[in-house]
Amino acid sequence: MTIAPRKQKILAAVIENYIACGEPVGSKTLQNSEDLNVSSATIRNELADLTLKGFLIQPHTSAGRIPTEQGYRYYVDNILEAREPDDGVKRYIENKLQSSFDAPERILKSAGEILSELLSTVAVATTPPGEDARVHRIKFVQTGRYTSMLVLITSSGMVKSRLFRCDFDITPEMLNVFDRSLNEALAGRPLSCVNQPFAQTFAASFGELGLLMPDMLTAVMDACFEASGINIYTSGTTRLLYQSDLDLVSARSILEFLGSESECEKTLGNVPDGTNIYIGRENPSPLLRRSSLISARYTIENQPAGTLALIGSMRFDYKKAVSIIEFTAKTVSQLISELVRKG
Amino acid sequence: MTIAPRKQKILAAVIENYIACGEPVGSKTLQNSEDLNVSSATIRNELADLTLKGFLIQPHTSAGRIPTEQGYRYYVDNILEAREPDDGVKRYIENKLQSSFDAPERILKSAGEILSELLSTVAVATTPPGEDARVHRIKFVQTGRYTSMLVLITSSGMVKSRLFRCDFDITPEMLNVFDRSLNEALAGRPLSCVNQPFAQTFAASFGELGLLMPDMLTAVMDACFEASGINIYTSGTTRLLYQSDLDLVSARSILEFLGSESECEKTLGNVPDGTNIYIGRENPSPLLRRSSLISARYTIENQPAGTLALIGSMRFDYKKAVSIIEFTAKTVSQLISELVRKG
DNA sequence: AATTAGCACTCGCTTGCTTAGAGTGCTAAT
DNA sequence: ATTAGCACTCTAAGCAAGCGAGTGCTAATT
Repeated sequence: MTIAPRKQKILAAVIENYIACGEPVGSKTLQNSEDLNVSSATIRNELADLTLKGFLIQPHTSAGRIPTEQGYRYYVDNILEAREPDDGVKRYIENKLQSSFDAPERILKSAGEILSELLSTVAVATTPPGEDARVHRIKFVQTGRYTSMLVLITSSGMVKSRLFRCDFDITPEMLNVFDRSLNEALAGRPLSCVNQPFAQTFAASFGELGLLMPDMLTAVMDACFEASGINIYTSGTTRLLYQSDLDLVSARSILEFLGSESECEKTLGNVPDGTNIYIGRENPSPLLRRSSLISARYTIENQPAGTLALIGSMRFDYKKAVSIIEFTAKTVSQLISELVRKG
Repeated sequence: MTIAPRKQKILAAVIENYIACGEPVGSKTLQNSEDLNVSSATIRNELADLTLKGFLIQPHTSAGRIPTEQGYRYYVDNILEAREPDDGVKRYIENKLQSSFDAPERILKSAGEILSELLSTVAVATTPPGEDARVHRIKFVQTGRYTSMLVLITSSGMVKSRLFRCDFDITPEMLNVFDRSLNEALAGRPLSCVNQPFAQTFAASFGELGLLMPDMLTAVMDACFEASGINIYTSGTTRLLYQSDLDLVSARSILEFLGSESECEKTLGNVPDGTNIYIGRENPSPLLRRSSLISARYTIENQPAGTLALIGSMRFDYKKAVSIIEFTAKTVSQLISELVRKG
């Protein structure tokens, strides 16, 4: 559906005003604040029409208009034009991100913090899913008489470590056996192969010696499982309680969403490439149906990787958010790609 | 200050009733619900006196009484008697904790979750401070062409790992040099020695070769710093928004407290041994001055170690909380001590 | 045909008032 | 020392009135 230019201008004005002030916008306010050279009566006619078409609603007869989800949607699709952030902001983002330029995880954590800070809202960053990664190498480091650390290096360059404890004295020879046999069996195999059946067959193939392995194998499975999932970094939870226009119910839902690893993973993992905005009921996750989710995928070597996201009420400063999240995602993509290229 | 037995009984009744219902308690309620064989007028006289003495207040003339901080304090000091939790609860706690019986960190994380779940409130668990720990051993694992992992093992048996990245190809020989020289210099030295000056002197003593070390040394410093601080595990943040009697301001403060590493560390690190209750303004941290903090230290080999804590409104079910947190702390102490003993 | 001035209308918010009810403190009797 | 009784205080809830913001409609104007 397209809308006549003036109507569109009025819709934009209502939405931007509402986003800025949080109060229903009336015809007089619009007449004063925008360069619409028409009378308030004309504006009222237009408003009535926009309301009829479902872009705006009136909380009650004697109130101004506020946007509906459909209104926001139109605004986001047809009116909002992406802009780059100010130079100062860009520099700020680049500097902050570069200062954690050693491991992808730290870059992502920083990215979340930056977004949360610049937009005063909750931000989430996920690591790339490692589902199709493979085992590159597994190493062991003895850390105590009964304990060792296992280091898993995946084909995508991720490193996970895990401690394990045995009932018996660990000897270097034993670790050597573990190391050699495990790498022989697993190098190049997908992480998802490293499961319970594998562990059993593997241990069984060693006969007596296999009885010493369960603790070690559990650690291997844990590490592979963790490496094949995604990590989720959340920032700015506190800000949730400072958002004036967020009712308790929405705030709780959002907190619940953030608290549920699986819900986050499902939602943020299935977001399409590029920047995306989900408004209210458009949200895939039921817990966010009263809020807005703005997501941006970052890429590694031009391949879609993980997700950055912002969560807040539907009354969101979409313009600012989109410009900042897009720029951040672009910068994250560059930095992580560079890291990966270097190996 | 001591209080006559009947008065004390009435005070206890008011507080327990208020904790249970969250509403001011009047003389008639008390007469009906407690086995006080006196008239409501008598109770009123007592209430008036308790109010005068500062243990109770009236929100307004025609309301019942609610406890003051002083009231809670008296209750907690003189009336509350510690009880063990029910057998079912005890078994639940023990089972849950034993299932994460491999690393102290996991036990503590579990402990926080258990507390938060059983008491429907926010729970925090801290690892023991490693401040007086020493470097036991440092090991290196190559993870990529330019990246390696450093594994720090402390005298207290803690293991920290850290990735680092160099600008040059890492060779096994180089790691060998790092390994030998670092361990020679640091084994047995306190973690706090591993600081900037040390790094500089150390690098300098290698001349040319020292120029290759900064990234590695930063990682070592980071790991030592992290190992010398405490880790903080928070559970049940979401529940904060479900506590009916917590106003927005307190909820925000608590979230802010939990969000501030330093504030948490300062507060929970300086808690005295055993179980402790801080009510409202008694709290060392200004952010908790409208809330209650219940802390319990756990011990390792009978030495005070880290802290378990509960945070909620002053209207807290202290009786249940104390019994559960004490039992949990005791169990945690046993399990971690056992781990440490085994090495 | 589009715009606009004007006006009656709606409805939420505030204020002021009243009432019911809970709980008190005090007094006089036990 | 306790208690019955009562007057008193104060909140919460309900209701009516007035205000004001903002509307939709109509008739006049461009």
